[in-house]
Amino acid sequence: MSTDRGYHHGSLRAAVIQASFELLAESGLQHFSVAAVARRLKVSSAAPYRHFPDRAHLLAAVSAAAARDLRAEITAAADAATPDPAARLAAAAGAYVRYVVRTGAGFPVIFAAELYELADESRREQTRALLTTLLDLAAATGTRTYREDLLLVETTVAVAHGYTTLYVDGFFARNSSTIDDVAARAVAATRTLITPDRA
Amino acid sequence: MSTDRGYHHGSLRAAVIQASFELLAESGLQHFSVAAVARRLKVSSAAPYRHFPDRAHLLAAVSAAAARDLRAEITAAADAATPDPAARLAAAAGAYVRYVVRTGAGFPVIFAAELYELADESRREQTRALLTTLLDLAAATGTRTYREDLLLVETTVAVAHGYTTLYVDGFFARNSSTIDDVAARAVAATRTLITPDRA
DNA sequence: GTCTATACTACGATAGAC
DNA sequence: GTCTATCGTAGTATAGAC
Repeated sequence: MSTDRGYHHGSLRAAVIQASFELLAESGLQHFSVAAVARRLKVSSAAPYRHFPDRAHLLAAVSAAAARDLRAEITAAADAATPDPAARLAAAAGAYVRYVVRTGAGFPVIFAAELYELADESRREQTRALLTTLLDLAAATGTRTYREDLLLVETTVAVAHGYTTLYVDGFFARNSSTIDDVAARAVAATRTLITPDRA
Repeated sequence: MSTDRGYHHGSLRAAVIQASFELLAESGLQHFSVAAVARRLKVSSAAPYRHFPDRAHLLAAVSAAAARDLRAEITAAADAATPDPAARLAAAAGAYVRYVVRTGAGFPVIFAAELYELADESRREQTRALLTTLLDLAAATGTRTYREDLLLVETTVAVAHGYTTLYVDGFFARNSSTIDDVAARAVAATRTLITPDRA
């Protein structure tokens, strides 16, 4: 029965996406709901439906934004690393851990199976660009075929996402592991996997 | 309005746990519900509450069973591997992938944060035994401290769970990757991470 | 030990007022 | 562009009959 409604300053659409990220970071995709987003913004539960036809389209917009932002952070991390291609790909793993722990929007959100049939063009572009960036980083390490690139990307993402999941689920809680610790371990593991002899 | 009820042959309790595993394997923890379990068993939605006081206690029982079974499969896989300690730990990663893809009951279910406050003694025993088994496998590879054991276990689980998640979420779908392919890649990656120079 | 029936809560989504 | 109000559905859990 809170009476402080009246949220109509311009773009509710952007605010809805922002609030969706916050809820994902706090409670994960499992507890995400359009109603909770509306509550957080102190608008009615009907308001978001003016900007997104349904829940799936909202999540598709979140997916597109997450793919764009994650790609930007991966690129920045790679560029901040040494010119060594293996270090650049490993830096991407670290960026993944940091981004997903912070936002809750990892591959399970970005590539959620329920979004496959949606034909959202913006999302399609952003996810494609994200994968291309990762494949390029992998290819630079000296792989010879597209299949090798793909396997290396999958390994990198598996390690990064595995560490992220363990951290988010509290498996690291008893140790005083910070996000930076976990990210560093993901980077080190990825680095070892790319060129084992130079670990 | 299905009328073929009348499920009272002995242990509904065991059947509820079994059906819970099936639902987890099919739809994950996100879509798990006591009501769906009851529907699957063709009993009323109230029936499971005769055996479990609430949803959390049911999930705790599932967690305990999963920890027990996963530990058994990890032990079997390690014993089937070569005597080399690194190969034994790597085999555990493969067993994790296979078990969790098949049952849907991985670390996020076994160590779900919502079960922490429950004080289920059986679950406590089984999860502890599972961790002990993993730590023993890690210690046998030549680590020197408990902290090193722990870090190695975390790396192993991170890799195994990362591959599992990508597989379950359909990220490997376009390639014709079977469960055995994915498990083999998790084993290889873990093997590399334990002793990089012998990859 | 399982049933029917029900109370309560929450979510997705829509209709129509302003 | 947001509101109030509402419908339909589904889930958790309980009460009381059998």
